[in-house]
Amino acid sequence: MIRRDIFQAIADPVRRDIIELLSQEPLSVNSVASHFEISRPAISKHLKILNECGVVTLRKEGRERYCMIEPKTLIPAFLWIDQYRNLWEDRIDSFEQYLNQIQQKNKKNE
Amino acid sequence: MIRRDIFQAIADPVRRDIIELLSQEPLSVNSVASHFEISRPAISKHLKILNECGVVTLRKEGRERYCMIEPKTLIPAFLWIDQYRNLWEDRIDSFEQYLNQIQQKNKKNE
DNA sequence: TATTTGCGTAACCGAATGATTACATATATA
DNA sequence: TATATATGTAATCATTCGGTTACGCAAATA
Repeated sequence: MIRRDIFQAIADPVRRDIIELLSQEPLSVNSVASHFEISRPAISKHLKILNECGVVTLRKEGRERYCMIEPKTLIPAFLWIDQYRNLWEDRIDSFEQYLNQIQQKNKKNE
Repeated sequence: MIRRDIFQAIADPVRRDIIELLSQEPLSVNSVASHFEISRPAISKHLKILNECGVVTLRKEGRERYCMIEPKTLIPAFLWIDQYRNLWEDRIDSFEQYLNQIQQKNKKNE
């Protein structure tokens, strides 16, 4: 059963990285691929998946295809998570504490 | 390569439904399973995955195990999507228009 | 026109996923 | 104590996933 929705699209870390990359500026397929270790066809597949659920649109320009993101396709996922925000914000203290934890962890990984 | 992070946890629709269910109140494993068509062991597996990435904690009570959600584990996913919010909010109009589209679609599916 | 470049896609592969059934174990109950 | 209940887990299976290499084709270029 093929699920191809936004949640599945952002489940893969490479696809999340592609989204981050394209949020800066549109890029050709090869330009996208040049940022990753994996092969170009692998990137092509990821782009196809992202395209199929609308996150990325493709514009042909000569022999290149430029990829841009459609940020509004992220809204359903945002809204789904957002409905639990009041639950984790119940204690603001613990929320801020958790944010600090995350920041500490990010610092460690640098 | 086993990825067991929050994005992968919420990628499966059954697991999202489990989270929704448990956001109402803690439930025993069987109570959770009774809300779904699939077998109890299948639910057990989903709960295990949710537990492994911290979204669900389990409290033993007699021969039952009560499941509760830990909403703050959703924060990293929320923050990741949230960083693109300004992109889709660039034009408030189109944002609201998109919300309307979603509502229309939800009405259709009812 | 011949060649290079950008890209999609098919064929293939190993690993992960999501389900099932069958069984084991601990706890409650008759 | 014998039985029923709640649950975890192992074995198995079909399907999906994410990667690779090989190839094809259209567009740019020498």
